[in-house]
Amino acid sequence: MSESGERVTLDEVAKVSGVSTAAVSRALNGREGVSADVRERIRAVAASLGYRPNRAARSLASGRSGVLGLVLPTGLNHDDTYSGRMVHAVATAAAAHDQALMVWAGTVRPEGPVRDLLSTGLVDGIIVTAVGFGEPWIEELLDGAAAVVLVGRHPKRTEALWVGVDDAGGTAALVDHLVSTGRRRIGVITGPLERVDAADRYAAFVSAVGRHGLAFDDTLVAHGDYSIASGYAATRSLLPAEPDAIVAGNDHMAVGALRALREVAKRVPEDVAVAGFDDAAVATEVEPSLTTVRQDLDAVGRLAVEHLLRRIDGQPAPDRPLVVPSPLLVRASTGGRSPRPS
Amino acid sequence: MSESGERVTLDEVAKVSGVSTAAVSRALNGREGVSADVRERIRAVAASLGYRPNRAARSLASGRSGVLGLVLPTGLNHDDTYSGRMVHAVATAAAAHDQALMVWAGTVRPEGPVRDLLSTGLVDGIIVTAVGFGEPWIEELLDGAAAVVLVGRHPKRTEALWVGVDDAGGTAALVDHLVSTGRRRIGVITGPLERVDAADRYAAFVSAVGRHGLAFDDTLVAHGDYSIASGYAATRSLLPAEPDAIVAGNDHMAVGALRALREVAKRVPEDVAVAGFDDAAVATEVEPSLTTVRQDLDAVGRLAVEHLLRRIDGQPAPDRPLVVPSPLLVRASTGGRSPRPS
DNA sequence: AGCGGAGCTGGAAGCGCTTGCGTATCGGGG
DNA sequence: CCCCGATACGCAAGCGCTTCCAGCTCCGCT
Repeated sequence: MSESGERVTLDEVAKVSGVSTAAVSRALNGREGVSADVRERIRAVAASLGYRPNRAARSLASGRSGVLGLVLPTGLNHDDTYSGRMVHAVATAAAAHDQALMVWAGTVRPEGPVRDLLSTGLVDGIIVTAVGFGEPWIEELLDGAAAVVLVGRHPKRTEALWVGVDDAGGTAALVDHLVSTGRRRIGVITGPLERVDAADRYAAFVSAVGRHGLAFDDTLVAHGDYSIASGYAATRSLLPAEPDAIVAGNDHMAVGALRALREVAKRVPEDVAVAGFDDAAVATEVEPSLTTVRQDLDAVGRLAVEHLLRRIDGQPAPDRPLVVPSPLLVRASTGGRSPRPS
Repeated sequence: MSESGERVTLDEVAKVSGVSTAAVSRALNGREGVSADVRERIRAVAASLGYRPNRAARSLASGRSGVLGLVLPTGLNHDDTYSGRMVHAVATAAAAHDQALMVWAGTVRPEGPVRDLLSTGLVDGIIVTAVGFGEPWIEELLDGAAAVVLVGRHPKRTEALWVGVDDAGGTAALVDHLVSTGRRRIGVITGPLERVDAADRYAAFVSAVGRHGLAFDDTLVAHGDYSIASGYAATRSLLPAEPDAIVAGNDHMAVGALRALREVAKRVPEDVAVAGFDDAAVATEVEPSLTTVRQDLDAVGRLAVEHLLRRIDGQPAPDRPLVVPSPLLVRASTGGRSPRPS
């Protein structure tokens, strides 16, 4: 098979096969203009020589690098699994399309790499996870000719293509479920509202509560930052309002809520129902298990990659965002049984 | 400043500056052979034109891509923050050295990308997180001329350069602490022993317990898989042996242990001390807060990048692994006070 | 038998950058 | 004043691949 050290070039394959480099290139890339038998011969030779195309050269010549970029949120909560799950999802999807994945994380200097991302030909297109939106370079990117797909809605640039989970639909389903199981005083713990997903979930909550004509005032609203500790603190501040249910912006905060409720000897779900959002691993590991909304990041990653590739190929963007369904998962923390589907 | 659309090439910068492309290249890359004033003029022109070098071309010409590769473990536990933290750490470290980061995660087909990783010039070197060791292609990689740095000890290839946390030292310090606070029947919950870190921690535990001449037998050993649920189950199986302390292979399992102990009304730390490993975010969010060993992944990432770059530059590998210190953090779950430093 | 066209194939021109080598320029010592 | 070494800079040859274009072969048609 392949010699481990030396690199085999196109020329060598051509020489051994007795054809031109042009033919080899066409054959190996599946382009037409090569007869079937020659193509096979070339492929056999390439395989036996262990030929691997040099990406840099290919990229230079073709203008395409076969690499996708992924920009991760900046100030990430360290116990958040979002980052890791997203990398996995996108990396897997990219690999399925034979693309490599380049990742930027941590501090992204505006003057630095970002501007270069596409202009240097390092990547063909780029996926920006929206969690840390608001940074000006994102809009700059959007304004360029670059192929960009956002994960999550951008607060201002509504025309930009994005894919994401159904924050609104999931939250609405959650509230419907609570109401249908008899809850009337539903408290809410929001995530950090400068984040679009947190704001969207909160807005959907408010609208759902209004739709049901429920009691709702400031004393039933508390703010957190997606951490367990903030969920705990928020819940304590909610207790005077005597909620019979608490909807947390994510599962971590719901875990904090459970802890706070246990401390004051409130039973879950008998006295207070608790629900989260994400379907993080912890949701099934706490007692009682958490009712939550599944956030299917694998699907998000897959969609993002597919549409990015489509953009790169010059196809028009779809005219509306790509929202993956976010099903409600009813577990013990809200009573365990879903309402009859009547 | 820069025109957003069109790409500026070296030639244009040269033309505008009135010098040759060679001079521009040297000036911009800080190589000698250009006088100071010319260098400044060129830099000014490049800046005003918004010139960005084309990485593919540079890579082709120089044989260096300025990109580092990172291979993440395959079958990752989804609630594990390891992956995300590692990506962050390495990406940040790489950016500090002006290197881009390419990531492979999920299923790595042996036939596929891995073989190509270096032979195609896509990356200059590669960091393999060892967690999923045992796969044959890693050894294949090690056998090649490639620049590779392992994160974590490789079970077989002891000669391979690796960086990692101090599993042994941290565990030893933990056991010493427990013994010095009066614990005598110390139970252990191991991680998945096919993973080197889990095995190393277990071995260190056994040796430390032996060093102190403590009671130790099979009934004080239980096995888990790093998940909360497995820590819970393992703890239940440990209870008949009446341990006065439990050392879990990571913080998640320790959390499971806390839950199990609470169920049987054992007080922590009065009846049983509990300790973890990692200093995950959850360690300070549970009640009581967890004594644990900090795993400084940022330091690991930084070291890995630095040494990889050194390898790429052809410098010899250090003759021993690069282990970052893993300090013991004493918290409430083992009694809250560390032993006197007497 | 002659001719047009379709399908293959090779030659060669780059893609944008780095770098070895040669030339020009300058300064200082003999 | 000349010679030599050091320094600054330009020329041009690639790096390995893709792709345009032209030439060729071979077939089917009239």
